[in-house]
Amino acid sequence: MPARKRAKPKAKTAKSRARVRRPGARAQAKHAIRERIVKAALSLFQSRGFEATTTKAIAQKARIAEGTVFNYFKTKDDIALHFFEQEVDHAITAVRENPRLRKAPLEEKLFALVHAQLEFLAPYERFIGAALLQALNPASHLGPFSHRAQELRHRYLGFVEELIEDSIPKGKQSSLTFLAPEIFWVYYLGALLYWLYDSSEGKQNTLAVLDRSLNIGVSLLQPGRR
Amino acid sequence: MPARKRAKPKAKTAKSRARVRRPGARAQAKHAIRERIVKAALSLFQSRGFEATTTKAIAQKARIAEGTVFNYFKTKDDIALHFFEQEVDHAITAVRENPRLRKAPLEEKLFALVHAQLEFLAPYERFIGAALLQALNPASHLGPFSHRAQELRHRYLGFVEELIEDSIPKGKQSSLTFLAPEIFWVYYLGALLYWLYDSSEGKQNTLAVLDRSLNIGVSLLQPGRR
DNA sequence: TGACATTCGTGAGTGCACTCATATATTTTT
DNA sequence: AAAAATATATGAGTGCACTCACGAATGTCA
Repeated sequence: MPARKRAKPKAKTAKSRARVRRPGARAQAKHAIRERIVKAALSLFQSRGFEATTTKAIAQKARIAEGTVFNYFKTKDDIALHFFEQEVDHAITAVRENPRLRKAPLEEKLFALVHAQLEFLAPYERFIGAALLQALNPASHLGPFSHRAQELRHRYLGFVEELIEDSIPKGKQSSLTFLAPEIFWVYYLGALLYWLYDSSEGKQNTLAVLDRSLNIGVSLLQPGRR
Repeated sequence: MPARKRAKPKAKTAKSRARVRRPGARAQAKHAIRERIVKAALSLFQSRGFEATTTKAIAQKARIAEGTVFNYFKTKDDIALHFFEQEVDHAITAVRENPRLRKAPLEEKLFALVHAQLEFLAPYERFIGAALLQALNPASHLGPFSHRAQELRHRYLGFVEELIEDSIPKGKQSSLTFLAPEIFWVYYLGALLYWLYDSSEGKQNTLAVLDRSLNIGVSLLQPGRR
């Protein structure tokens, strides 16, 4: 097997700028570049869709070299995952900090959670379908981005568990309660699919189905009530 | 944009065999090649996993040119989808033709259905995770294989609906019944994930969870019973 | 049986995500 | 302030899934 040949990149300019000292420039530039990538990617994903957007195009739009993208995100999927992290964080915060929900019943909290998620994703609907399930799918232990995805999922499950424990006294839990967050994760993915395909005005159908199914689901967690 | 250049493939041999007449050879060869591809792919998927298997390797193992693979399957995913078609058909047939299930309650039929599916997939566990959710995901309207995937899903949903109608009298159905097959599809995907991660002896945990959750699910479809 | 039509198998070509050796910019040390 | 150490931007290179112009093998019709 022949040794790998790799041409040396040609020097930038004959006279590079005389040494410039800009203290703290590193951290600043890093942040700025990351933002440029995210912004460029988002805009392209929205206008062309996820698949049709090339990493080269993202780099061009962000005015950096193609390879630089991969210094900030391990894979193209990883860029998409970034939005879902924001999405989950946003929704968790929205539910936590809404005083009206403080004493609301569980199903209402869960409804608000999913609602906040869908609301956040609405502007990106165009590319969600293609990217999301791929990125969040717990079965892809392949691919280097999975660690972040697992972590995100874990954060989400933790929050759901918290909500359940707040609302249902230990004694009154059904034997299925320990599974509930996992089930809710799958449920959320299902809801997302439903939402993506929902062509009703303002996605009313999705909201209606969520409302009803959550009521039923929650009643399962409290065998006595009903 | 410059015109595309494409070298002409070199002639096979100077003297090709004098015209050979083998009637029906076409259809025969076609079938044989398809089988060779499927067999080669399956074997490689099992030993190396889905992602790590290249289409070139499949072609080599099947003793055909790389391009030929794509005369038979539109994409690499499409090859995987072939197994899931078999899987679904196998499971539906198994449930239909089992006389013991004829008069069994709905939850038992559904359990048998999922059980048959998981049993069929067991030998391929190694590569299921990577391929399945991608291939079956109803949101991938991208990609040319989606039509077949939709069809498969449709066949499956139709069968589930049939089972429900057999078991629950029209009058006694709950308002959720019409959604049940869709929900069951998502449920099945969830079960698959659970199964993939289930390290208990003989996947006992999965079977136990299936059993319990189906009982609960079915009771939801008949508001009176419980 | 020979001429024409049709159906594929073929493999170089293409575009893409992603890698990596190198150059250059910043920080740390002296 | 120069030198050494470190971080990171760069873009040609790589391997991969997938395409397509071509021609050989088969089918059809006289």
